[in-house]
Amino acid sequence: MIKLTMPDGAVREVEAGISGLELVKSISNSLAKKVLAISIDGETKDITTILDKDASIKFLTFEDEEGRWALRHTGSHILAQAIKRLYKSENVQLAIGPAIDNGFYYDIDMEKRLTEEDLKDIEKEMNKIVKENLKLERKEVSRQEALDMFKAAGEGYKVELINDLPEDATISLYTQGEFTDLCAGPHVISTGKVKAIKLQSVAGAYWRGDVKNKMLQRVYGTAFEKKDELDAYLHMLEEAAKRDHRKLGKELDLFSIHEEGPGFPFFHPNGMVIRNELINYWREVHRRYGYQEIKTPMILNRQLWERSGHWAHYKENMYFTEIDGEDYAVKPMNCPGGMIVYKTQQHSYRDLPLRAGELGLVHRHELSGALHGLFRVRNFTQDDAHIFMTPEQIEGEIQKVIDLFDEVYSTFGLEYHAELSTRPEDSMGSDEMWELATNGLRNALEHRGLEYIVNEGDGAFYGPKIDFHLKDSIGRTWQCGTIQLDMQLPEKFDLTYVGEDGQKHRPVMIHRVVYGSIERFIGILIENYAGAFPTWLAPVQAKILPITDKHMDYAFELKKKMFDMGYRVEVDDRNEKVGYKMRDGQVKKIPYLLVVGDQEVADGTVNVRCHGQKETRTMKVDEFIALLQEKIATKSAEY
RNA sequence: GCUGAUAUAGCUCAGUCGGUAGAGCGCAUCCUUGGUAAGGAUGAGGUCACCAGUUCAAAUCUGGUUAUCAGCUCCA
Repeated sequence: MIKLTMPDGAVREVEAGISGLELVKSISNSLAKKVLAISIDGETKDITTILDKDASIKFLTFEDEEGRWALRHTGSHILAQAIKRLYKSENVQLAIGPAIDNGFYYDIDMEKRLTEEDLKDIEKEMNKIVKENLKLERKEVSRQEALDMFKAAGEGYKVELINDLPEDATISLYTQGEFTDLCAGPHVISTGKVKAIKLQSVAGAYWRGDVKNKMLQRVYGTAFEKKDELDAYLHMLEEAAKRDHRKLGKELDLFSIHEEGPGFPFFHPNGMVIRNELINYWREVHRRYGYQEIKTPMILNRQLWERSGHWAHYKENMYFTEIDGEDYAVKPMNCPGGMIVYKTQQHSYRDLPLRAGELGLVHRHELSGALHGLFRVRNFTQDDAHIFMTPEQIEGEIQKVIDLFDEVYSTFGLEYHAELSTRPEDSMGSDEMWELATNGLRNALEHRGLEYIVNEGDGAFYGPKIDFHLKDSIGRTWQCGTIQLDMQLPEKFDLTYVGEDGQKHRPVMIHRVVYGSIERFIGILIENYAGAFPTWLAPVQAKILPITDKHMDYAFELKKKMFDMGYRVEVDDRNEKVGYKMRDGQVKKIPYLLVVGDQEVADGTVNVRCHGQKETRTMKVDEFIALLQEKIATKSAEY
């Protein structure tokens, strides 16, 4: 007999050798139907796994992330099987086919180029395979057996995968009907479980993510247990697409990007309002946190970039020009300029930490295929700052920076996650320096109890970094804030401060940005608010809708009063009915629409309708102004 | 940069078999003065992304270029 501990703490004694499936059936038939996989001592396994020792177990259904992954992983095998069936003569070779967040993909190498049309055929075949309700059988084999089998089948990628598995790895195969794949699992019990499938797109993907390798065809899809769950998910995606900042940016007339300058966004008056409010807020916060502000030039000469290391490590991304026969570069980063400012004075330890902020417009040559609305552009304004300090101040200073980030992100109601990136291949400096700097960042994160993931080798060439990622409307994450510890530049530029001992010492430096890029941050905000900005950011805060010409004078008088007080207010004086103006105001997502007619003129009031709400309220003009003032002052997300 | 797709009026899109372009919204003018999501009429607007080629004839077919979209790579 073995003891199995359930998630609620209950212990069941059962015969050793029972399978997970038998166990769940003995507990509840209805649960047995829902279970997709089983967690044994925290490891996700097939539900058919034999239980032969004491363990804590949990049955995983579609509600559980691991359950969903098992189902979708089986989905990817069904995809591969369908392609094998349909395109026998196309030399199909399979690469990898994992489950991912919200779906799965399979990378395939074949002669035929798949089109959107083909996806429909593949989907049909997949649905057939689901109907066939094929059992997935797991089999463990020796390395040699696996190699022989996939070599015979002409599956070169699988052979490569097997060869790269560690010595002691268990090699397992999953077979469903005529199709067998190399796979660690786990999978659901049969193809019949994968009831609702949708193939979404085909795209290229390099084998093993390396540009030097062959580009394979990647088919993306998703799978659900039930058709209505799939439909709900697809509907959610459609809704999310409506929040796309590129679409809203056009509709709300915030910005535009043109063929004349790919990746170089144009900001329109409405977009500039948001931008300027963000900058005002930024200055206010940074003043409180003890920052000064500087501005350094956009173009600086070659010697500077050679000294900073950019010439050697960042040239690919830089733009160049020539002035009076000398090489110059357009700045891709603000730091070297900051170094020069630091060196204009002698510094005492009493000055440290010295926090110098800069809203610097940087230019970077990004690959054409990487450009994406405001999220990835070729010129952007970094809300940069360089903090110079003593080594002892590192940790405390990083804490302060994280506090600042937290304050800023919560002002916008944004959720973020942190990533720690370590030393990349192409980098400067000694191992010891990297070790020290990386530990400094790690300690600050841990001390603060911030959850983070580690990206090995993803740091900047001059130092490790903590990145703060924010989500867009469809869940893709974008790096916004970053804190980078730099022990290189102070060395390269021979920065010093005079210590208590009267001797010269080398300061340590942090580069950090909160918004990251103002452009990207605006994109995130557009999607976060679905274009309906809080009053303090809204390009037009209130619009007055006179009912007829008779009310025009009152409307303009009111507008002048509010305009003079600094509010962004407009009058819709078009010859249209209120219903029309109301609709227009709602579509443009203006926080407050003020209807004025005979009643309001007589009483000195406005009839207020807030964005997205049906009810209206009549209030005295001053009362409304007070409301507006309050919402702006508190940066309220509500109207 | 790579793989695939796309590019028609300010916006969103239609355009069959190759025969010199159409709708709705928006805009302008006029009528209408109307109380909370679209009142009516009239009108202006396009070198069909760009450059070649095939053809009697190209928005339509072919090639190239540019940009955009999805993803890979890269990154704030």
